[in-house]
Amino acid sequence: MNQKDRMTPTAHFAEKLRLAGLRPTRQRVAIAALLLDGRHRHVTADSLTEEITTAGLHVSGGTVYNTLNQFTEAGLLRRVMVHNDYSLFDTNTDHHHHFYEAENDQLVDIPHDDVILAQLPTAPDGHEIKAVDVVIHIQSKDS
Amino acid sequence: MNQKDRMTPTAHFAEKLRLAGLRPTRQRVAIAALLLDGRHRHVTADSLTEEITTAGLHVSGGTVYNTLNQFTEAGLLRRVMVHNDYSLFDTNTDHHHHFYEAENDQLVDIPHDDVILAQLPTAPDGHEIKAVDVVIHIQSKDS
DNA sequence: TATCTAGTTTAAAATCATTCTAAAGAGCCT
DNA sequence: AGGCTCTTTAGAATGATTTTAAACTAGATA
Repeated sequence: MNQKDRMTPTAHFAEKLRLAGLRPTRQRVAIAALLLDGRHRHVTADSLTEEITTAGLHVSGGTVYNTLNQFTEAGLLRRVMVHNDYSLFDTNTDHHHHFYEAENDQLVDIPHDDVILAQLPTAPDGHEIKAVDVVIHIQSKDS
Repeated sequence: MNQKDRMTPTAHFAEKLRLAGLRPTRQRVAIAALLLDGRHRHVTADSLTEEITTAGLHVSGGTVYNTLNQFTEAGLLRRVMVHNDYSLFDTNTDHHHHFYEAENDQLVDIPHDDVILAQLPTAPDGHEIKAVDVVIHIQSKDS
């Protein structure tokens, strides 16, 4: 049984934040507890705020946005680009891609090995590849 | 020498719009002349407005947005998703992908055959694949 | 434990791309 | 030319996100 197993949930997430270079404030720990528990899902600033409220907590709008950005910057979340209406964040930071159905604004993960990119192009001179995002747009067959 | 070659530029773009199901208004023809002349580039509502002004014309802001959306809807342009700050449109509607350098908000086309996607996943039940977008995020090596 | 300071949070205002509105204008069919 | 519908227009409205300046707190230090 290692240290981590003995920690309270709060201490566990505080530690996770520290490791990511973020001071574990009450608000950040609360959000980490909601988003970084291993469940893979997609959230928006709005849906997260709802979750926070449901949990009986309160975090100001500005902080929700800041935290989402900081977590993303720290690699704890991943921003998914599918439209310009509002930002979407993925709690799964592993390398994987997405199906996106615009009709219902539905985003679905594609398992890592379901898309194989062969022969990636070389980045322009002086540059290196940081990430490869693949979004497969789908629509229901009868529309 | 076919009909198209005899047409005035205006008539040529008007025809193109009609074929796309869009009534060739003065504004739409002017924008088509700027965007649909075969040059491959990326524009924003803002940069397009600038071009229009430079050409000595005027089109209201709302119409610039409407036209960009209608052209995209009609398949004359393609919307590229790389960030949430503002919309980007590609005058190249052929199947191809992009390099994106966030640092300078720089978007660069990748030739069609430079990325090969093997073993595409099958779309979820009742759905079909409409488009596959690949964005390769890059950064300068010394940052 | 009291104190300090830089980093955070807050509510509210500000920003900014985009869309909407209602009225004026323009294709295009007859 | 007349008329009907689709467009354009300027300006207002929207809505997500960022900024502001003041109040607060984590964590280091004494």
